[in-house]
Amino acid sequence: MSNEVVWDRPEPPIKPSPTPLSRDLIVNAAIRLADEGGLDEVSLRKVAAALNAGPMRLYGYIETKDELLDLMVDEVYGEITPPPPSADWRAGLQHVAHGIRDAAKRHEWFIDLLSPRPHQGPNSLAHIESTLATVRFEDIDQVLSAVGAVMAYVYGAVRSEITELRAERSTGMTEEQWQRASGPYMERMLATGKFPMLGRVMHESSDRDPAQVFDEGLDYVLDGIAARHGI
Amino acid sequence: MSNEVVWDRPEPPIKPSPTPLSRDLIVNAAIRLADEGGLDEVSLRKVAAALNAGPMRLYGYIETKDELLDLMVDEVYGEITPPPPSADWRAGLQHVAHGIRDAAKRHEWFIDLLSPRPHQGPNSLAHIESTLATVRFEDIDQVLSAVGAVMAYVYGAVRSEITELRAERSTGMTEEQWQRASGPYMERMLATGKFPMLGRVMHESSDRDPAQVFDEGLDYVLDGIAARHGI
DNA sequence: TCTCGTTCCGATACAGTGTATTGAGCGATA
DNA sequence: TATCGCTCAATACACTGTATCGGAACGAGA
Repeated sequence: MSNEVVWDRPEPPIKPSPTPLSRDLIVNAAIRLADEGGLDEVSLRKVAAALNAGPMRLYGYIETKDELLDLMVDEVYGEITPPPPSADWRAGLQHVAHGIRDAAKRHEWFIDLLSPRPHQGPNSLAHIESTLATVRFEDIDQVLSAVGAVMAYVYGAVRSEITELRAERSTGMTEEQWQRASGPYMERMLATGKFPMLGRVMHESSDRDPAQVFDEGLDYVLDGIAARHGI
Repeated sequence: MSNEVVWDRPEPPIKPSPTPLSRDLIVNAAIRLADEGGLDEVSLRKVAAALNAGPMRLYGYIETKDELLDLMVDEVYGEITPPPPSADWRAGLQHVAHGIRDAAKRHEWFIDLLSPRPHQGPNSLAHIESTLATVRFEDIDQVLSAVGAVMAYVYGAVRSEITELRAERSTGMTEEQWQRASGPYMERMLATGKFPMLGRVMHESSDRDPAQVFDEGLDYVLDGIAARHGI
């Protein structure tokens, strides 16, 4: 009888389910890791492990880690809905601004990746296109100038919001906590009397809704644009 | 004779001139490295090597690498001259904006380090203080709002300027070069006809002086502030 | 059915990073 | 002179991105 069971036959290497991979799977895995644990959690080894694959496997779909980061950015741009064609330039730019801010809140790492290189992915280009298209000034230079200024403000504002949010989270949580953590140092600084305005800000200013602050700053920019280029 | 020359005495480990170190020396060395070769060139090993020291030596003066980066940022803030007390709020904020832009041009890595954490070093605090002090609105919330918006714009604008500058440098140099490098891809994209506005921008827009563009955007913001808070 | 060629996957390797640990040397004090 | 304490550097560890390469898997041809 040749078909006897051989109990101690070495298991075939167990094929750990060689999941078929794809750029999208890789990018989404990376995004999930980044959402949960921050950008530090995105290493090729960890991304690969999340997909039951060895690190080198990724290089079949991706040239370099930077490319993966670019793809992540482009994916997020794809999540941002373009302004409706019916919107006038002001509403359109507000829509775009909120889209970016919301995306950055969903993916806190997003704003960190906007800096390095310009984004040339399809979604990024579509985003820029729709942003430009929502401003129907006749002079293209005016369009560029307006969009550029709004985008600059948005990036900066989102950046500072995320930074503040991280600082809060890292020192514990509430204002109370912060007072206790980095408080002593600041108290000493303020006590020197060399920073009266900072003192006023910390004691007298009302802490307002961040969304409102964001919109107020955005209104400054939009008002300025409207004033310069007749309505 | 006991004081004979012993030729083959093993050299004392040569004490490679154990230069006395200091935070300032370390920070300045790091800044020089970053200025020359970018932030990647700032590793504890390389900074230490630049000072004829072993890597671990630095930990006598610095708690962690992040602290070194914070110190670098604060040092650059120290280079920025505060606005003269005589300046009105508009001139004052313009002064600050230009100060940051100029510093970021001198130290291209500066803008990359502004994001991570809030800056609490003495120079950073002094910078914020003088910025706030130049805006003499009666309502502290209005001061905060105005300064916040201007700073957001400045950060965003500088960021995009630096990014663009790096892109140019990495692909070779001129518009010509760029056309040849990343051009084919863009050409294909534009040829799809899905990005008419991008096409117009690339072909019709006049490339203006970056400084002028920066100031124009800044004027938008300042105009908007002036309009909302009576002049 | 057996062998060959190709194609893909993963193990291994390398140079680099930040930092913890450890030990050696030296100057000051008892 | 003996010992303590401090300073500095060597070593080590875990981790990164990526090049190289051996071997397994698989389809084609004999």
